[in-house]
Amino acid sequence: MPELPEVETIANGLRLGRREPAEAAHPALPGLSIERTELLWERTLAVPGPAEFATRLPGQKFVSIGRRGKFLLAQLTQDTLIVHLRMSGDLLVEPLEAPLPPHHRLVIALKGGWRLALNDTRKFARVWLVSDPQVVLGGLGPEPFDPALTPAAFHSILQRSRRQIKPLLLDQTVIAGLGNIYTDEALHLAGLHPLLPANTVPQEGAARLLDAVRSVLQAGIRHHGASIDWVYRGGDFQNYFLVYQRTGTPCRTCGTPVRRIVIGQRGTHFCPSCQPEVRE
DNA sequence: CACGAGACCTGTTCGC
DNA sequence: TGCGAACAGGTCTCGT
Repeated sequence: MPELPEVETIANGLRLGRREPAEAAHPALPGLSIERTELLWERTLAVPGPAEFATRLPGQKFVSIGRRGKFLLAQLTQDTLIVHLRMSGDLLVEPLEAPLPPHHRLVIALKGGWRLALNDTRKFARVWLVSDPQVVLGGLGPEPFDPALTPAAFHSILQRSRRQIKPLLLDQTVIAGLGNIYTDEALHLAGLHPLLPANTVPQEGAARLLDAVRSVLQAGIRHHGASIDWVYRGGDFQNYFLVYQRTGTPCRTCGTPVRRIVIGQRGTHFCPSCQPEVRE
């Protein structure tokens, strides 16, 4: 489910709490302390082992909530709790005594009658409890909104690789936070074919692509992320997709039917006319 | 180094 | 109606 804008949306909800709708209202996480934990699917926990996890968390308090790439970071009094939601994960603050819905994988009971729950249908999500977040985040590429990521710097990243531009953008060590939706949308906005070798993208193409990446992510955040299929969380960016999952429907700029191909086992959507295979 | 396939998982939708 | 295949917002690992 979640790419950068969805993780950002979830992080904001945890950080600030929610007042409405009334049945889903919950307090902000910072300030709440942990009573105990219940691990319902062992593999959800990456590090440390279940026994240490269960003894190390109780007594710690949530201090702040952050995000790096697609990782959600919860700073605790002693440690950092890191969550990657992968394909179908979600984090929810719920009343402690509410019946457990299907697919809860980890439940953290909090003081004050609340619990933080990781719900994850496909069981791909992972959780780390570490004293040094760099152990988990160390390999990540730059944050897309980092001002140090200038058009020139981005162009030089592209110059260094002969890989196809789409798989390169999905590589979290190259740039952090992009997934399948926002990559297709950004390449479309920039007018670049997803199969172009990265090092053939000219300076101005790289500048357009960086702009496109940022504006697509901004739009996603503004719309509280995208909600597609049966996984619904309230965002509505799916209504503004230009190419993603619009195979066969007319391109909103030129009317040409949107095409779908497979690149690196990922469905890839683009407009053959706005995103020509060969550069002029 | 770069690429493709397979794993990890469950659930929905599509095609015959 | 039924049933298998394809597909889904991600990433790791292995073989070529």
